[in-house]
Amino acid sequence: MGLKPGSKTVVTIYQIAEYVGMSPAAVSSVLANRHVERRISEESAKRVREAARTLGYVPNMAGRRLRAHPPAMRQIDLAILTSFEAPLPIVSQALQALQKAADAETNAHTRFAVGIEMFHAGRLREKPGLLDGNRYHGVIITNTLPADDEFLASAQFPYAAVVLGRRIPNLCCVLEVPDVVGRRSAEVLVEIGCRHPVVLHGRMLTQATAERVAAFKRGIQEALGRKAIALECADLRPASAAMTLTGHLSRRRPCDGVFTVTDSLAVGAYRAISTAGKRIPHDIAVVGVGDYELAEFFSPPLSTLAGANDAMVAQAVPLLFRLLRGEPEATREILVVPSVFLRESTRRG
Amino acid sequence: MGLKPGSKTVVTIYQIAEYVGMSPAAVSSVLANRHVERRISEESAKRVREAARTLGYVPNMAGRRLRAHPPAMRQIDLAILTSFEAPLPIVSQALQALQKAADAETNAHTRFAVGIEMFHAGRLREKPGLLDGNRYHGVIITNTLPADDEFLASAQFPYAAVVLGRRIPNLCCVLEVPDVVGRRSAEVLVEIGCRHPVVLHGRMLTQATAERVAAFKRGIQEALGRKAIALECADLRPASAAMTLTGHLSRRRPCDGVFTVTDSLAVGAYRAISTAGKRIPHDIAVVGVGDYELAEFFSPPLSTLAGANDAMVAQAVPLLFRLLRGEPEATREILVVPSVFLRESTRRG
DNA sequence: ACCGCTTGCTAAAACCATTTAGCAAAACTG
DNA sequence: CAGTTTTGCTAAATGGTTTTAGCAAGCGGT
Repeated sequence: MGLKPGSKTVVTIYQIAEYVGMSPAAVSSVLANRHVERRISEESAKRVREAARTLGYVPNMAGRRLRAHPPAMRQIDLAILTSFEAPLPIVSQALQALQKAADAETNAHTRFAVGIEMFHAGRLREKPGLLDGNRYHGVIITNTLPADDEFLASAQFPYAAVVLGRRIPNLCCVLEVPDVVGRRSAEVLVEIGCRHPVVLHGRMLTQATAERVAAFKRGIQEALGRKAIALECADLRPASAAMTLTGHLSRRRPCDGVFTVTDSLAVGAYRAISTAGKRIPHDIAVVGVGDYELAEFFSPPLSTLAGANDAMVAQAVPLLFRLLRGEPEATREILVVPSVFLRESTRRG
Repeated sequence: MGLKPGSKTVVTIYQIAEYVGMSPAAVSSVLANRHVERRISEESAKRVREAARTLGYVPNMAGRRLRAHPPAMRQIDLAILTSFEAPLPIVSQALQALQKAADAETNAHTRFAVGIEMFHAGRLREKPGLLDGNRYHGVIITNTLPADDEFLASAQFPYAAVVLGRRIPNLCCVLEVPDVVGRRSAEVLVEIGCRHPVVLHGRMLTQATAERVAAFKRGIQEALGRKAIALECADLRPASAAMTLTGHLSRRRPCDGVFTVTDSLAVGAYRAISTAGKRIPHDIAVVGVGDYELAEFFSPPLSTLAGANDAMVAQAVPLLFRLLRGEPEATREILVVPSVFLRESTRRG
C-alpha cells in the first residue's frame, strides 16, 4: 500500500496485472496472501508485490467489501459524529449504548459496525461524504455549534440521523428541556444566599450551553432584579476557566456564586477560587453540570444539574433504530429532564 | 431502510424492482431521491419507497461507494481501535493527531476517513472484520488487555497496524520505556520519606499498567528492602479506588504514600485519604500517571509521571503513514520516555 | 503415443448500486 | 395528420475485487 503523490490515475489491480504481465486474478491472489493455495509461484508473487509498491497501489475498500460480503449478510454502519472539542465521556457513553443496541440486533444476517467520527466544531459541513449517503446507514450527531446547526437545518439527510442536545427543524432530536439547567442553577445559588452570581462559559457556545447561560441570566434577573455576570473563557479547558475567573476575582469584583456550563470549567473554577484564598461554598458556591462522573470527587463535592446525558443517550439510540427500521417516527423530538444533585459545593450553614 | 428480522435473503434494488415491476435503474433513482430529475412519476416513486420499506431494504454501502467513487480519487480508511474501558482523553488526542496528519496528506486524488472504533477489553478477537482486510487501510490499536495482545501476536494483519502502549512481536509498536514509570514513582515516594508505600491498580491489567506495578514493586523492594502493598480495584473508576483505599486505611495499616497507575484511580485515592482525615502530602503522598490534563487541578496538584501519551501518539501517527506508504519500516519498535512532573502531592517540608 | 498428475496461471462471473444513452408512447403543435 | 416535444421508463455499462472453474504446458510412467 502506498500513497504516491505523483500518480495520475488511481492504481487498481488491473494496472498491476498489466505491469507484471499477469491476470488480475493472480494479482488479487497475491495481494490477499492467497498465492500459495492458488498456486502462484513465489517468483511471480514477489514481482506483484514489488509492482504494487512501486505503482503505489491502494486497495479500494468498497470493491473489496462488495465482493467479500457474504450474500446473506448485510452490514449496517452506524456512527456517532462529534466535534473534537467536545467533552468525551458523553460520547463514549453514547457509543457504548449504541454498541449494546447493535449487539442486541446482530444476528445471522445482520451485523453492525459502529464508530466515532469527529469534525472540527463549526465545520461539520466540510466533513466529506456526510450527505452522499454512501458511508453510513445511521448517525447520531452531537456537540455541534450554531454554524453546524445551520448546516444541519438546511441539509437533506439521505439516511437515519438523530441529533443530540439541540433542536434542528426536520431532524429527529433528543435534547434536555431548555431552561431547566440554567434556571435551576440560578435558583440553587440564590436560595443559599448568593447575591453576586457569575456564569462561566466557553467562547464557542453550543445550543445547549447558550441556552443554559441565557436561562441562568433570566433566572438571576427575575430573582434578584440584577444582571448576572457572564465570563467567557477561551475554551472549555480547566486552565482557561481558572485564568478567567482568577482575573475576575483579582479585580475585586463581588462574587459569591459560580455556575459553570461545563464540568471542565468547574475544575478550573475550583482552582481559581482556592488560589484567591476563598472557600467553597462559604465564600463562593459552585454549581456545575455533570458531564463527568467526577463531580462527587471534587473537593468539596460539586453540585450538578446532571446534563441528562445518559437519559438523552437512552432515548437517542432506540430512536435511531426505529428510524433504521423505517418506522414512521412518531416522535421527532424527545425532551429529557435533567436531574439535580445537590452536594457540598452549594451547602451553607 | 429496515431491519426485518424474518427476511431470508438480502434485499437489493433488484428485488424491489421485481416486486414493483420496474427496472433497478428506476428503483435506484427513487431511493437516491433523484426521481424528479430522472422523470420517475411520483406514483411510481411512492410504490418503490413502500416496497423498500415492506421488503426491509438495507442499502449496501460497499456497492454505493464503489460506484460513487470519483475515478481519480482514492479513499483511505484509518481507525483507532480502543477498548470501551479506556481513558478517553488519550484516544481523542490520538484521533486528533491522526486527523491532522490525514488532512495534511489529503489532496485532489486522496482523501481520508478517520474514526474511532471500540471493542470490549479482552475481546478484540471478536471484533468482526478485523482480519478480513476489507475495512481499513490502517489502524492504531491501543488499550488492549493481555488476551488481546495474545490475539494480536498470533494474527496476521493484512494492512498497516501500529500498536500503542505495548510490545507485540511482529507488529509495529510504540510504547513507554518499560520500568521508568514504576521505578521513578517508587523513587519519588521513597525520597520524600515514605516507608509504607501502596500501589493502586485495576483488576484488569494492560501490559503498560502491569509493567508499572511490577517496576514499582521492584523499586520499593530495592530501596526499602520491603514489599510494596498492591491494592486491586474492581475497575478504574474513582469510586472503586476510593472504596479500596478506604478499606485499606480503615484497617489501620500503615500507609504514607500511594502510587496510582491511572489518574482516575488517583481521584478516588484523594477522596479516600481526605475522608480518612489524612492530609496530602504530609500524611500520605500521592503519585499518578498523567493521563488527563487534570493532574495540576487536583487539590493539592498531583505529581505525575506523564504517561507519555502525546509523545507516543506523536510517534505512532507518522509511523502509520510510513507503513501506508509501504516504506520498509526501519523501526518496528519506538520507545518513548515519560517525563516527570513533581507537584504538591509529593512535596514535604 | 497416450494417460494421469502437477504446476501455474487465466477467463469470467459475482457482489450491488448508479448513471448515461436511448426507446416507446403519449401529448402537444402547426 | 405529420412532426416535435415531453413523459416515463429500460438496457447496459461501470466501479474494483475475489473466487470458481478450467485450460495449457510439462513431466513421469508405460
